[in-house]
Amino acid sequence: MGRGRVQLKRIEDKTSRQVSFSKRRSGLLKKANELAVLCDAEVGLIIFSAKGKLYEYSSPSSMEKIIQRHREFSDAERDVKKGDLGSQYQHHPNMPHRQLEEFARPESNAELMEIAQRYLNEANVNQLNLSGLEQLEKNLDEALRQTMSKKANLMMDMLTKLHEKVHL
Amino acid sequence: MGRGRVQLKRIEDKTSRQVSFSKRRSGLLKKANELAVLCDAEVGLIIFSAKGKLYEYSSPSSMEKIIQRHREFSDAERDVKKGDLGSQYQHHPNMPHRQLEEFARPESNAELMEIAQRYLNEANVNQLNLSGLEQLEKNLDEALRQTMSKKANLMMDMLTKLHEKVHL
DNA sequence: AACTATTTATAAGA
DNA sequence: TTCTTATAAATAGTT
Repeated sequence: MGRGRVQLKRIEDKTSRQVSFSKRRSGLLKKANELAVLCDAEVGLIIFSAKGKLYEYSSPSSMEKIIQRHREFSDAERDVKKGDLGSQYQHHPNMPHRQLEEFARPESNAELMEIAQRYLNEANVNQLNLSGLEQLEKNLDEALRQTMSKKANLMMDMLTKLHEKVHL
Repeated sequence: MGRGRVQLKRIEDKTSRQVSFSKRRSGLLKKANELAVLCDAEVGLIIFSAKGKLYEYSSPSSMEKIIQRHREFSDAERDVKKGDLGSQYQHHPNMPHRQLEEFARPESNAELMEIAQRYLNEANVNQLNLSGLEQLEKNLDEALRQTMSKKANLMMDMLTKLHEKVHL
């Protein structure tokens, strides 16, 4: 949306980054409001700038309520261990896989995908070769298939339960 | 951003409203991610559809941490009116900001996929809900598309170089 | 902070 | 619903 395409990686130039932050922040806040109003959704948006300034939007029900509702919703997924993930991921070029297992786990798929995203970004920078990309593609494809299959199973379970309920 | 101007009020037609919700939701999530990555910001976005389904995005530091950080702000400024676009508060000076750089990078896609695999395994154990799986599926799909696109670009480059070589 | 060339998002339509 | 297309909106680079 501008004069050049934008790579999904941190903008290196400090001034550009700040200007972009300001523009995109207001765009995001505006769109959060539009989604809430137009589509009758409950939306909470929290933004901290790199310098630690807070910007936020929340639909009329208030941020407190949205956070509360979010907490209730994710209780089921909450039992994955929390912790200081960041500092535990000390990496070493030749770290064997076995060692990796001992480290903290991503607590959400958002976090997982953040890692995947970062890897892809680096693939650009590091001139990843063709066979590396092909392996990545294969792995992602398999992960995708497994996810879809799990989703199908889960939906089937839900359907079964619903059916039982209806035919009590 | 479409064929007609849009009034900032609830879309009355149910079908249009749902379609709009779906499109705008994914647009908003995408832009939240872009803001976080491009501008090195910490972003948390929570969306509840009118039907109560949860969608969320959070930058790598995790939703929990963002909410907690937000709470620290609200505690200090409890009586500032919430909910208006663009409202901003000054950050407390001694609150450190977690830099993206603190998160280590997986060195190879094999390691990345091990993490993904572990996440999928845990999804079984922890009864990940449907929308979580759907989010994961979508994310993997996008990562896959990007990978395939990068591969295509790379192959094209190789072809070009080969062609130049042959026609020296 | 304004401007504008472009890209991106998306409302309608198929 | 998914894909296409016309158009509105956002925004990157510029002044």
